[in-house]
Amino acid sequence: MQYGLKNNDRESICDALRKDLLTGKFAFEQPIREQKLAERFGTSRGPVRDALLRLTQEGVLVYEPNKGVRVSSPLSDAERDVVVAMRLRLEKFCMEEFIRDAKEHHLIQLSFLLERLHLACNRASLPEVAECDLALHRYWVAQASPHLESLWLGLSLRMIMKYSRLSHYQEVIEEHNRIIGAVMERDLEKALFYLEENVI
Amino acid sequence: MQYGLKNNDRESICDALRKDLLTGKFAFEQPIREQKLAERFGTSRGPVRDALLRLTQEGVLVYEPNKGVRVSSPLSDAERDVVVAMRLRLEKFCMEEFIRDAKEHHLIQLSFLLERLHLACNRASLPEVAECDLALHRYWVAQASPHLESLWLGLSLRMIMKYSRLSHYQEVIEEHNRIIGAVMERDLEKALFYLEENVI
DNA sequence: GTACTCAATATTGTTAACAATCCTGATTGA
DNA sequence: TCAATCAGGATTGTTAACAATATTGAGTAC
Repeated sequence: MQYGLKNNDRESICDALRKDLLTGKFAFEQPIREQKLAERFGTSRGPVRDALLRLTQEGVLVYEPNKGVRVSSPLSDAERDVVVAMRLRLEKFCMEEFIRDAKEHHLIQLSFLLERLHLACNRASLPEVAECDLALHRYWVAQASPHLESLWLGLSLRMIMKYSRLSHYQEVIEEHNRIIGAVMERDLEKALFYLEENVI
Repeated sequence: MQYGLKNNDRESICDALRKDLLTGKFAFEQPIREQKLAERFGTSRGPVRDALLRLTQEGVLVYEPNKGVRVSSPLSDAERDVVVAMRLRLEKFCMEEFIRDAKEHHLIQLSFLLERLHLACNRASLPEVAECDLALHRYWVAQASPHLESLWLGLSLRMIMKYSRLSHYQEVIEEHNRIIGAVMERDLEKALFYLEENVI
């Protein structure tokens, strides 16, 4: 993940940094230096700046003119409650669309993503679990409404950075089994119920 | 607004473009060329790229690798409903915090912003009304929670781009008079009620 | 006429050098 | 001692040139 980027570096850098931030590789409030990252990724500062700007807009970094970016401070409990409610509102809408319109190959893709989550949980690898969890939810959001996908991403990142229930791997697996099970049966009511249980 | 940018061009460019997009100066799906904007603002493509990247993350532009950005298509009615609900959830929370913690000078600033909205409405200038309307709402959001401000901005832009009730200037004035009036009396319940009436 | 090729052009992606700004720590004067 | 000043180094902001990719349109074979 460190070298060999050719074109569109900013995308890869952005993804790599997002993963680092999600898994707590940087401290809150820690300033991020462009030059260091450029060296780490073997590019110039340009693509790094692009990635940082994007993560700023996603809310995990804070930008101050002429001073660069730093890791944003955690949300207060009240702020987090608001973000959770918003994410739930968004994801319920997408779930509804998804269940209505999903074709066979979408469901297959879903079970593939669920399988990946299982593997990550069995390996007890927090970064992987976080990534697979997000990828799963992201799938039905992206399918239902590309418009709302980036909005969803910002909400989810902020939620997870605040604190994470993801270390209870067995629960994670069961909750998602139930959600996907309901989706497979196209049982909207059940799916929404289990979703609400999961997004907290 | 065209020339004379010195440092931190990207901020100014971003603001100018956002205003243009808000007031419908570009068609939906229209591709945006970096070079043209660079010439218009008298800078190089660097800061322009920064601004475009940011507006992409805010949701008003869509990016495709190696193809640049274009104006995003309008939300569906259902998507808009979701966005409205999310914005309302966010803004109600901020209003609550604001009314609880606002000092005298915050209230003064608020009446100043309201005054500006009045003037814009009297001049019947849609771009100005849109800007003043957003600035007013943004003020209590930013005061209550800097964390949520950029999230709020994305939601609001998408809402307004879909369609706008702002052309009924008399209503706009009255709705905001009622909201600010309630805030001045620190009557939370009334403020939330009028807010709900306004954010639709 | 249609589909394919390929060169010419337009556009985006990256880089390294330079400019502007901020930060730090030594110096100075009271 | 303490505050103010100011060089210098560190860091971000901007630029113009170059590289990679996408698009266009003329030419060609069938």
